[in-house]
Amino acid sequence: MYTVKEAADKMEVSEHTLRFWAKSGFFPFVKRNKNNIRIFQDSDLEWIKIVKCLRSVGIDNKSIKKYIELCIKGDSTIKERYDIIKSTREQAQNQLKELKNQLELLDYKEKYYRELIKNNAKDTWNPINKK
Amino acid sequence: MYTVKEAADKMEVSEHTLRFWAKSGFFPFVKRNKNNIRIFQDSDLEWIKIVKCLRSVGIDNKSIKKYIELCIKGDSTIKERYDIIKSTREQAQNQLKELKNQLELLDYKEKYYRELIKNNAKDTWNPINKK
DNA sequence: TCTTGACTTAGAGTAACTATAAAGACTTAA
DNA sequence: TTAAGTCTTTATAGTTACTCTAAGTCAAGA
Repeated sequence: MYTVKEAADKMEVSEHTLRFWAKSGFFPFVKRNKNNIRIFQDSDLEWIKIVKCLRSVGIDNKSIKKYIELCIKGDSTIKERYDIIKSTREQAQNQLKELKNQLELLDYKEKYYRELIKNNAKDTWNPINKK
Repeated sequence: MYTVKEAADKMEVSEHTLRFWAKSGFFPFVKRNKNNIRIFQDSDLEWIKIVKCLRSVGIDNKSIKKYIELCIKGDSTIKERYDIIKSTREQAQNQLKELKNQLELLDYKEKYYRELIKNNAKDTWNPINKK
């Protein structure tokens, strides 16, 4: 049983973001107490985890909303949900590949700068110096 | 020698984004011809590559601008640039780790749905069904 | 010459936060 | 018991980084 703030802390999202997600209709199953306060349960935290996951791989909020609506609709939508997760997973794998490429470039640049410093050399790589 | 459109196509960013970046001061070294048309050279494409890289690991535009200004300032800023690249690289490594975690969750969910479909079973994982 | 098409800029629109502000309920110290 | 403080709520404004639209310039082809 967690308030928005507690759930936000536990799941490592900002309170603002969690409220924003709530307003966006991502947690229609979260109950409120007599004072209108949202009370997240452990099973709700699992759902926050999924939303975090989908957002982190670039799924937009409209699509996340759609996915949660499929969940609510029940077991008849399992195939459709499977397809969404499958393509999301493929998308995430591409991102992983891309991120590895970018990391290589950063590795290269870091080594390059380190050598420059070590040898007290000029930066011939700088586009400014190329002219 | 490329126009904005050609450079955008070659570097796989949108023309809009490239113009936006140009307006943001990311390419102060790009020359224009007599008709005021931006002409990117091969060395400029390298720079687009760096900007793409920094953006893709979440560096904000203000910081990218700052980095490019350090480049323009010349060799006296090499140490500072090294520090930026180093911390960016560390940041990217954390993202890689995080992305791998998220990919695991997606793997798990995909398998879960696949089993559900195979066995024609009920979705007990769905937060809706948990109540 | 006319018009087509690629370029330019300014500025509006959008997504997803992110921050602020105002209102209401509970807690506790004076 | 009342005032202060802390929590929550909502609505709404602001921010970032695009993304798109519109209006203008200019050179080359029909």
